[in-house]
Amino acid sequence: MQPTEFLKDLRQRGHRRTPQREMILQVICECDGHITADEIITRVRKRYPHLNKSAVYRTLNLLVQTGFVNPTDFGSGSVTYEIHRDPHHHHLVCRECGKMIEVDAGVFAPVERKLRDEYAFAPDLHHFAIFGLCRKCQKKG
Amino acid sequence: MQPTEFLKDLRQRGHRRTPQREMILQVICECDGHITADEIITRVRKRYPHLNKSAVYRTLNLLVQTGFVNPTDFGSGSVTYEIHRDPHHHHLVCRECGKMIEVDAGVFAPVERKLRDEYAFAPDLHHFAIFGLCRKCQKKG
DNA sequence: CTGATTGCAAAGTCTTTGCATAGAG
DNA sequence: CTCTATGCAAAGACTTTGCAATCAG
Repeated sequence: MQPTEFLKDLRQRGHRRTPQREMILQVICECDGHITADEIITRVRKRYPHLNKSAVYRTLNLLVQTGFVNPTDFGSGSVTYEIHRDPHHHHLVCRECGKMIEVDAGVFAPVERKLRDEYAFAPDLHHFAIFGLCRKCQKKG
Repeated sequence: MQPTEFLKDLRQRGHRRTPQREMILQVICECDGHITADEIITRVRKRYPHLNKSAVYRTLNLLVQTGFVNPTDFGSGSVTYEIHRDPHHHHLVCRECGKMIEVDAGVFAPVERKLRDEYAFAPDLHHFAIFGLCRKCQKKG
């Protein structure tokens, strides 16, 4: 999905199309992965230097609320955001080298079933990170 | 495991036994679950009013490094801590009412296997939270 | 026009740090 | 006596908020 489409969708929900939102969406789409609020500001400012951080945070909150974007807290101090994608996927984060591996949500299907059946709990399948050691760092240690 | 034992262990590793550490450990042990730095300060101060927050953060970092305590980031803004327990367990957090349900780590055994086999990734089995909707809030919605 | 959105600066929250002092061993 | 740990205050990182000005529709 392209920035333009998101903007159209937003418009239909009663939100306005502003250059700031346009730029922010573009950067999030382009980065094709996780990006922090700070990184968004930096990148947008290369083309549009007057962007204010409040606008970024407010836009991000809007995008999360409308479900266009998923927040993930990797525990690094700042939340990362990414375009909401289907099928869902999760992330393996190496606690040594920081490497990130993407995992298909299918891996969690058995867990999901079990949580639903045994705990009557409907898990959210987005923003999900698992820490551990990647192959290389396991060998090193 | 009791506070006294932790303190003994710490001592053996070259750390000193101070009243602050004693109180902090006691509160963490007593609360029998998750507790934030702030909550620890509040509770300790009821008996020991002069406790400083730096001491709390420093002690928590020490306890995490030595493996006595596990940190969990539920994304609420502040990290929670709990005594390291075996067998490991995880948490289901209801995004509506905040209810927390404890889940045996066994639920994740299939996932763990898969991550190891297919991704050569050794996941950490502690500090792990899954957001979603609990039974009640599912019915409400 | 009118109200949503922005920019700015200030405040808020959680956590860390520098440095002198206290206190455990 | 020595060196770790504390207290305090200040700074740091990230995010939110109040308010007047701006701009989309």
